[in-house]
Amino acid sequence: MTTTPLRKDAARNWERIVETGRRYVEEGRPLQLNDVARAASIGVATVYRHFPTPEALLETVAAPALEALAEHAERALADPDAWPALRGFLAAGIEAQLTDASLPPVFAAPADALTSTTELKQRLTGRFGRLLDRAHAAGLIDPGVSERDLMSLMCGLAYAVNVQPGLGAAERGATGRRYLDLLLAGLRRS
Amino acid sequence: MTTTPLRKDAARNWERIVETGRRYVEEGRPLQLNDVARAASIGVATVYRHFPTPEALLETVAAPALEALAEHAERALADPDAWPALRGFLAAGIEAQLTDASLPPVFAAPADALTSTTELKQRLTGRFGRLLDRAHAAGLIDPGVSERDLMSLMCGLAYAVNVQPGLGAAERGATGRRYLDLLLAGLRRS
DNA sequence: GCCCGATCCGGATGAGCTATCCGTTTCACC
DNA sequence: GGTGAAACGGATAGCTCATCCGGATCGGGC
Repeated sequence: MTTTPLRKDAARNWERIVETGRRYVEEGRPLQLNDVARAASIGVATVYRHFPTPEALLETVAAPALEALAEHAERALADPDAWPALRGFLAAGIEAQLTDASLPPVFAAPADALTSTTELKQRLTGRFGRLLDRAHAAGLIDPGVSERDLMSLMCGLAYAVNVQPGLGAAERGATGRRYLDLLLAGLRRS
Repeated sequence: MTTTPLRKDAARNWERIVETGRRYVEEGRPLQLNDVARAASIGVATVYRHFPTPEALLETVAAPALEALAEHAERALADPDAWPALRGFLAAGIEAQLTDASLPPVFAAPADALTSTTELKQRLTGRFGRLLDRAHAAGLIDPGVSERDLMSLMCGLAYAVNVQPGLGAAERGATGRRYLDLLLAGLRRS
């Protein structure tokens, strides 16, 4: 199961497709593969070969942001102070969802299109779990709140911001942080 | 602008379409009008005549639940105790969203397909606003939290529950109430 | 530098879905 | 029971999705 490296032209096309896909996501356009193919001046079949479904392309677009979040979690684990570490990570999680429109659907999807996405998610949730465990161990947080709860709630808070139309980027960020603080005030112990 | 009462056959078909639409929503099937028409044994054109878009049908399906919520808000306003009244209404709002799958998309939609939906929503938010004002006036709640915030957060909490796959109806309800209590703990003052 | 097999490309195309048009039927009123 | 208005519904045109296969491109071997 060793993946053969892509041929040069294939790699170039792959890049262009992902780039175009990212632009589509940023502009809020639906990721229709035929459409993306035309915009990227690439044959439809080539797009479908690289990305069998829109979800596959979406997850590829989302991957860097997921990776960044996982690295943020890694850094947070190095912070000896459990509470700011957890809070900072959660804030980054919301911020990322508000900045990168590819993230919310990837988090919400019941199944992943790419195994690499599943692995990334597992890495992320694993680190997040340890981050939360530290807070639990220090008695900083409601013991009834699980990793799954917080993960879902983060998606929910981002959704609550996204539901509101006509908010500028700055307002969105501020609102997201505010909602997080409200929730954390309810979760915090001691 | 007085609406002529529907002819008998038209009323019967309208009913059957809405009924079928409700079944579709309950079963989680996408509201495709052609599909609904076939399932209801009614001509496609008839369905499109009554409901120009899937959103129109969806809002019609959601209307009773919206109405029920608005009435709940009315009753809550009669309760002299501001905090339980507000909390009870919010709990009902989440419960309703978890029970009736037509509600979340209707709440999230940036624009309504039916003017009746807009009116219903206004009635609902008006009453909710008064409910919240009472809590503010009594100093029971974070003064920085607006009606819009709470409304969005309710959608967000319901979303957080819906994101989790494989939860039974009872667990869904319990989780929703738990999330609401967590948030309210962060919002409450005094 | 050239050749050859493997890999990849991409347009044409059929299958499926959406929404409208218009000839036919049903209804309500007289 | 007759008549005009209102409603019905199937056929169909326009559009999107995803695949197939003939042709082009790449890269290692000579």
